[in-house]
Order: sequence, then structure tokens, then C-alpha cells
Amino acid sequence: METQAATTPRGKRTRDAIVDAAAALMYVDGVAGTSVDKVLAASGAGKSQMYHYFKNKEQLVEAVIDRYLEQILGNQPAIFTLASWADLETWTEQLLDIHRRAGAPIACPLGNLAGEVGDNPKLAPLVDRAYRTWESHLERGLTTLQDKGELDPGADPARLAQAAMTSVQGGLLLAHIRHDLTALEDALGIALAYLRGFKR
Amino acid sequence: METQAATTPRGKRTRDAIVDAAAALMYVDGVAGTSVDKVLAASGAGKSQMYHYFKNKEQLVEAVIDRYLEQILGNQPAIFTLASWADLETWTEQLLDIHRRAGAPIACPLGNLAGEVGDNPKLAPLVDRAYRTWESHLERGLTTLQDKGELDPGADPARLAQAAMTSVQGGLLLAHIRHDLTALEDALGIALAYLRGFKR
DNA sequence: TAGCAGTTGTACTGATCGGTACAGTGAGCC
DNA sequence: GGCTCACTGTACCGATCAGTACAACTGCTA
Repeated sequence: METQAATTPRGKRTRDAIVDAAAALMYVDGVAGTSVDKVLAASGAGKSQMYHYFKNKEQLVEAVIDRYLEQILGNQPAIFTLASWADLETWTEQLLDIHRRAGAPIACPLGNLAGEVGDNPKLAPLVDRAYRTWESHLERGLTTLQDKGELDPGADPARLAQAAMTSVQGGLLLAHIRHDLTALEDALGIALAYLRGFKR
Repeated sequence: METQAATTPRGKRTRDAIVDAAAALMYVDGVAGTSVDKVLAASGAGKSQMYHYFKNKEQLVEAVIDRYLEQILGNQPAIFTLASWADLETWTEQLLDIHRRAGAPIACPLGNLAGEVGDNPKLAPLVDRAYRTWESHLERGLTTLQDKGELDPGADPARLAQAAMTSVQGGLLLAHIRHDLTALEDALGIALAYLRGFKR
């Protein structure tokens, strides 16, 4: 029912190439601005492959959303092992480093999608789920701090994690259109200071 | 060179109808997801009108961006007369009230566009300019507070205004995909508390 | 060696895309 | 009344869109 899985190594390579090309193109041109034909031209695959692995374009977008989440989390590995205030700072540094690398535009792939598919009944829940997964790692880290007695027991880790995410997303959005990381740097600094207000 | 202006009242009505329809459709479906044909069907205008007033679709989008800024600022009139801390609070309340009104999706039209046209060389600067205009009203208000001695003279109104904007945008993005205003409420609360840290 | 499932290439379809051509119609102004 | 010019309706164009049809190939297993 879901996306068709590839069973052989060759098939997996083809499928991955399609998703990779789609992810890269949609990052820049959006979903509606990226045609299936362009994706196939960029990936070197043919149309029969595309429709062998995906029922339609929408299912390809679903795979792209998953890919984005993998890429995002893979670029901020500190988020998986948050256990101290220093770890949180390391995490924000990794977040900034992602976008300090020249070449790629300053933007969150999920954030770019959020505006476009925000009301698509099929895709919006997937974007939502991706954000919640991302946020859950933050929440887990804050809970760890709480368990260690380094965070106010009265604080709500879920709410604090959401607050941090809003700073990340808002900072990235402004940094994106201004081609200037300052907005993200400031947003992360303020978010971190806010969290430290609950330090024990 | 720019968008063709309408000279007669009848022409102005037609032009406005086209921009209004385009603004409403692009708010939901994005730029690439909104065809000229759909805009004309929704506005009741014909293709010759569209291309009489706009050189191409891109120029229509330019007009839509301007329209979005008008709508946004028109819905938060307190931003024009910020002169006290209470005014700032009123402003955030107006911001929330916009999205408490049922019917419309929770989202910032400019934010929705930002992801999609973020790297379009023609449109991105216009989105940037719209955001700067919006932000400049905040900055002016903070400067007023500073002049009145109610804000730390060492504070940077421009930087504080940008910080507030990141909170607004981040909060709206999360609130959008979660269909829940809580993210925006929290973000605005935190932003306001941050600003109050510079109170004199 | 034959069979078979997974995979691939190519050609095609009908719908829709942005944009153009052109013949008009409406109302103000002399 | 007749001229002018902003405005409008309709038909059309080539390109591109998402999706389909179908034959052929590849590599594994028996």
C-alpha cells in the first residue's frame, strides 16, 4: 500500500537516486515546482522506474520528507545524546555549522515544505510527524537533564522543546530570506538563554 | 516596466479581483501550485485582462506579495503606534486574534512564500523587503520606548525587532503544521519576556 | 537451460501549463 | 455624432505536466 520497496541492490540504488534527486530539487524549487520529468532527468532514471517504486508523485514526496528528516538529524548528531547543558550548546553549534558550509542555501528543507504542503491532507501529517520526531529528541534530552537534577522539576520538557524548535525554525526562515545567519545565531542564543532560566 | 496600473475604476476593480483571487489561492496552494487559469476562473476575469495588467505570472506574484503585507499590517494596527510596553502586549494580542478567527488556516502568507521563492532572484528580494517593512515598524516602536527612557539605552532596537520577528515566524510555522496556536502563544510570550529583560 | 520476478527503455496519452493574437466593446471627450 | 483608448471575450499555440502501455532485459534459481 505504501511506497514500493526495492528488493534487489540494483533496485535500491535506483530508488535512492530518484529520492535523492527529488530531495535536492524540491529543496530549491518546492514540490509543485519540481516535475517528475526533472527528477528523472537529474537522477538518470526512466519513468518506468519511478512508477515502479512510487504509485504517484505524492508518494515520492512522502519519501522525500523522510529523507529530509534523516539528513537533518544526521547533521546534528549531538541531539541523540543530550545529557548536559554543554551538550545543548554543542547541538546549537552543530545546527549553525550545517548552514555555515558554503554552497547550500540557508534553509530547513522541512520548513520550506511546511508552507507549501501545510494544508495538504496527505502530506501535512507527514511533515508534522517529522517535526515531532525531531522535537522528541530535544525533549528526551531535557528530560535527562531534569532527571539528573540539572533542570527545574517544575519545567515542562515538551513545552521547552517546542519553544526551542520555534526558535530554530523562525531563525532559519529569516536567515534564509536574508542570506545571513545572524538571525539564526541570535534566535538560538535567546532560546538557550531561555532554557538556562530553568537551570538547577 | 513595472506592473501596469489600472486607470479607470472599472479596470481597478478587475485588477483587484485578480490580485485578491491570486492571493487567496496562493495562500493555500503556493505559487507554483496556483495556475493563472485557476486565478482567472476564481476572479471571473479573462486572460486578456490578466495579461493587460501584468506582463507575466511573476509580476502577478509581486502584486500578491504587496497585498500580503497590506493584509498583515492591516490586521495588527497596533504596530503603527507602539509607544509603551502595554502597546507591545496589545500588538501580540492582535497577532493572536488574527489566527483565532476560525476559517482561515493558521499561517503567515509571507512565511508560506518564503520557503518556495526563497531563492528566486526576482521574488526573494520582494519577500525580504516585505519582511523588513514589517520589522521596521517594530523597530520604530522599540526606538520610541528607548527615547522615552523605558528601554535600556544599550539595547539595539533593530536586533530586538529581528528577534521578535523570528519568534513570530517560528511560532506561526509550528502552529500552522500543528493546527494549534499554542506554539505561537508561547513564542510570543517568550519574546515579550526577552524584550522586557531590557526594560528600564 | 529454462523460467521467473524484479527491473528497465521508449513511446505515448489527455490534460494543463504560461502566454499570444486579435477582434471586438464600453465610456468619456470634443 | 464620432474619435479614442482603456478594457474585454474567445480562440488558439507549443511546451510541459502526471501518468500509462508494453516490450525487453537482468540476474537468480532450479
